[in-house]
Amino acid sequence: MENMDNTKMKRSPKREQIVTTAFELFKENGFYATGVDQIMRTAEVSKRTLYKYFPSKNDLIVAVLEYYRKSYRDKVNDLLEQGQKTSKEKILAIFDDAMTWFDDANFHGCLAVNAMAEFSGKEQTIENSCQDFKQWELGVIRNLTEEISVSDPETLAFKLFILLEGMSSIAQVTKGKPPVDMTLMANELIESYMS
Amino acid sequence: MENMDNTKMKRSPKREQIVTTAFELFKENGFYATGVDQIMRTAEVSKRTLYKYFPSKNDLIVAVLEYYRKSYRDKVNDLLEQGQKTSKEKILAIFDDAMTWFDDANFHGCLAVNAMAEFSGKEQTIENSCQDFKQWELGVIRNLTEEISVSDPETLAFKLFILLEGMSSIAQVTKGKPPVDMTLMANELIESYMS
DNA sequence: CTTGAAGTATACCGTTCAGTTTACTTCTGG
DNA sequence: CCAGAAGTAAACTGAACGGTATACTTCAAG
Repeated sequence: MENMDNTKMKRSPKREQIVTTAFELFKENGFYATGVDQIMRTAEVSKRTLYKYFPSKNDLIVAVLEYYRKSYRDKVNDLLEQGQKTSKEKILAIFDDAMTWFDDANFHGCLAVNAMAEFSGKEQTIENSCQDFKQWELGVIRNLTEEISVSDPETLAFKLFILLEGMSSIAQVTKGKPPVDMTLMANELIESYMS
Repeated sequence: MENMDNTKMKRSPKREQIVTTAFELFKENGFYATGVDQIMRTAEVSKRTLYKYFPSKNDLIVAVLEYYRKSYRDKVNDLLEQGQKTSKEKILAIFDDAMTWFDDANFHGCLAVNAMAEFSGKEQTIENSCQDFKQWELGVIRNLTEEISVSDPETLAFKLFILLEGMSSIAQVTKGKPPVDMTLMANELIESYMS
């Protein structure tokens, strides 16, 4: 075990099982409310194994946040590669996908935002993970607005980002369909900058 | 005590002390992470007294959420009454106030959103409190957009609401000044509907 | 064939959790 | 003056918490 390099360690099936299980439980019930025992029972893994891969619960949380970012990154990459889309269409595809996500009855908000609500000012490593995630999210949008010939791609990207975050937050609290079409709003926003 | 009517019970100074203290602690450290013992010690109140006013921690949380709503309601009412403002100026005043709030180094996001992150799908009473808060927030904005002669006050109100929630969520995670002026954005949004 | 890592099962550690109970004080209104 | 409500202090309960320790099995590689 001690001889095992990080690559092997990170790709262990048990480790992945723990991370994906913890991800589901954290998403559904929150971080503090989810105990290590519950994770270990649900993942069908002994406590010893869990603590071999993750020396503390915080380490596991950071790993879950990392997994969350990678998952969403892969999903977005798939989305952007499907068909031949213009940059504008790519942005709209992201918003369309988010809309169906928000509409899911099992939607519990962005995990990074939820983690921030529980650990802000307490665990620097977790804070950093959350901020990295949001920075990356904004970066994806900004890269795309910069590909469109637009007066101020930076500001447009941030407005789109606000739209995404705002709808996510609203969807989390109110549940049920919002009275506006987010993708349509994104489209209007982009076109107002294209003129 | 048993003879005491609800009015007296609710206005007890000890009760208020507990609620305001719990509010600060919940805001700063989250709900699960804040123990009853910590609240009781910080509020300088015995455990017995705390449990007289609030039979369970959940009851206290609901009371704190109620207090949060009332506080913000009073603040907004003050804001709207100061000076003679047009309806548009009133909306902008709300956004301006929110901007300074987000900019506070001690900003921890909307308590209702944070509560939802921890109790969604677990405590119906808490969920209801959060949803009531957001419904009221949207209602305030909608009442004001309806006073402006505008093509679609409902949609405008919701877009302003998205802007507010989005900026709040972003401010909570990223900390530090955003690269856009929220009040200016609100103004642009309103004017685009006034034509 | 044996060594060593990966894994399980389970008991255990001290602490903290929400909540209860007992015994006491302090103050106020009839 | 005394009944009763409001309060404190502190011990206590049982469960859950994060985390450790012990003893065992399984299995692949040298």
